[in-house]
Amino acid sequence: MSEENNQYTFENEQYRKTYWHTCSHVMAQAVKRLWPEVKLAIGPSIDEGWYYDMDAPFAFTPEHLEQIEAEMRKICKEKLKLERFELPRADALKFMEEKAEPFKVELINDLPEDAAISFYKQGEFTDLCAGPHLDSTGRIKGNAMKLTACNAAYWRGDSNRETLQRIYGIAFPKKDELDAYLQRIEEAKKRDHRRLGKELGLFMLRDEGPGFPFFLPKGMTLKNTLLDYWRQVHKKYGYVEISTPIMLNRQLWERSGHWDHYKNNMYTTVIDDVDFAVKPMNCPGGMLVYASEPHSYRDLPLRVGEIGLVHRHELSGALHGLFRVRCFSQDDAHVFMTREQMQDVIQETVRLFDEVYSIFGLTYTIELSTMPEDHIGTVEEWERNQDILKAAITGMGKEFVINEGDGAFYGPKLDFHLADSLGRTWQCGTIQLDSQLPERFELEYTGEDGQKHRPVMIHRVVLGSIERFIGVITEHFAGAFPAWLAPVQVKVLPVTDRAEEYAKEAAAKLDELGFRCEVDGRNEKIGKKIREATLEKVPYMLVVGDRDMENGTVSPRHRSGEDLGAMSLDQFAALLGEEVKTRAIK
RNA sequence: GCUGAUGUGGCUCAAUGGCAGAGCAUCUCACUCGUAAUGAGAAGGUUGUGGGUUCGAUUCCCACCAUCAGCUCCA
Repeated sequence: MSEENNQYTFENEQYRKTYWHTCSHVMAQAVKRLWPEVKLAIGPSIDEGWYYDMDAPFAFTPEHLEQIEAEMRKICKEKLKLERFELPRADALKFMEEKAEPFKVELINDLPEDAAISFYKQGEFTDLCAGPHLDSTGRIKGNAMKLTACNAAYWRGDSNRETLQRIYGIAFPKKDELDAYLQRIEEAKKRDHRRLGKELGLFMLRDEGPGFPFFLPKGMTLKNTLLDYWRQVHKKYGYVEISTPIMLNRQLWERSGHWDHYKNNMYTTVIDDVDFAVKPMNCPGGMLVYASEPHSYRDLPLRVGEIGLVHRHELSGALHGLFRVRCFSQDDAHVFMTREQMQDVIQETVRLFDEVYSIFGLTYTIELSTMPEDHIGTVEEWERNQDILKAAITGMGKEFVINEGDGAFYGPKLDFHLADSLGRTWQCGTIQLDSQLPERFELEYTGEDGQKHRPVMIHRVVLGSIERFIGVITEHFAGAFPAWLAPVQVKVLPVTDRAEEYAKEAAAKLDELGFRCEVDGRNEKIGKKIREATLEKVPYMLVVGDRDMENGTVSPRHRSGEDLGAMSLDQFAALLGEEVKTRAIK
């Protein structure tokens, strides 16, 4: 999202990673010097810095981190040489067993038979490691290094195994680069949608409903404006819209497979002795709609959209503002088609995604998620569908990474990830291929040959969750939404009460023209009104005073601080109208 | 769910085992002002919830709830 966030003076990525990897060894060495009883797990470099997972009999605190940093600086000053050596498997095991490092022993045991088992030694400290590394701890700039956090992590990412403590660090060749980095993190936090959502009156979360967001008037305006746009685009791409019930009976969910494969996340209840589930997905309802009448091959592809409110019981620790909630609106759609149409439909869908994301100036990365352990359908079916997704996406010249075993239980999918202000990525769009549900619901269409055939389908969302998408764009625009999206587009600011009527008339006229407009009629100085409207990130302020009343003008000012000078209200309306119509970002 | 931290007026944050404080916002009054904060006054809190220790708890202890960071999971 923010390109400027990735400029380091490190010559290249490989060197950067090597530098950070050596930092992680220095950190582990420091910890072992201070607390020899700590057990080491793994410590790789990551996109920004490094971490090391450890098992300690006490919890690391910020004070511990300072101690570790101090020891690390010492190790840097000692200029210890890093030396690589290899050991045969038996000796390697013996070595780590003697050091009483159970995690390392497990790692060695899991290495392939023929793998070279390499170690890096610096002073008294030796770690199992494939490398590469810097040649000396003296290459690390001790005062341009910081341990940033200490958190929990499961050993080998498995929630059934030990909970380890993960210490994160970051380092640069120069102190001022570290300072700039930390400053950037602080700036990014100011864009946090949870903070802006409160400041701008968009939404709220309450203890009474953890993970169930409340939309406030301004947030609701934003949401509705977004959906108006969504409907406009989808109409253009040939979609129709439906709405299916929020709750359906158990029989339906058993048929769709959700009762067996998704029950842990579903809210269920019993009504008149019948089990019901609140929908976690819209598809089964969509299947019923398709199955409710006969279809011809001439109707395909049939594109059916639904802004559907779904509920999923997510783990409490996973909740995160609007990014991860328990109830959200999906801008869902199911496209039913013949096998021959699959590739075209997928490509058409990606073009729709591109159109929508570019309106917001958002970029994305694509992941292809393949067959999970818990799945329905045959391996052949899965592979065939995965190949179709691959072919469609490479055919458009787009890149993707494979996310092994992360598909939905009914089919493989392409996920579109957008980044938040801290560079964390959130899945928004997804295109999921499904030949299972049509089977389970015995969907049919009549082909050219007069015979019944089974359609295939995709499930797809562009925005993903309206809530998450609003969170992403709030951070992306730092709350300063483009005029077409801004909950309030114009704030009319009378200089004195003499201008209040005039201000109200101007607002009424703008309102009539379809703009979202407010008047700040408080008895405050114009400077204060401007300050507050600016902080509210209203795109345009219209200052109106005696001079304007005399000349029949308004004096617009953009939130950026630009004073547009006096002009007629019609002129201003034309200017704003153009900005809204083109969905300009300014 | 797991590990750790946090929870004080609407918001941002102080303070203390002994009467809980500030700024902003709110309300009232004065000021009528031309491009980022006019001044004065008033009101507002049984310190997340429930237990416990204590003469006394907002502070110490326990449980629960929620939030934050991360893991796991996912739109």
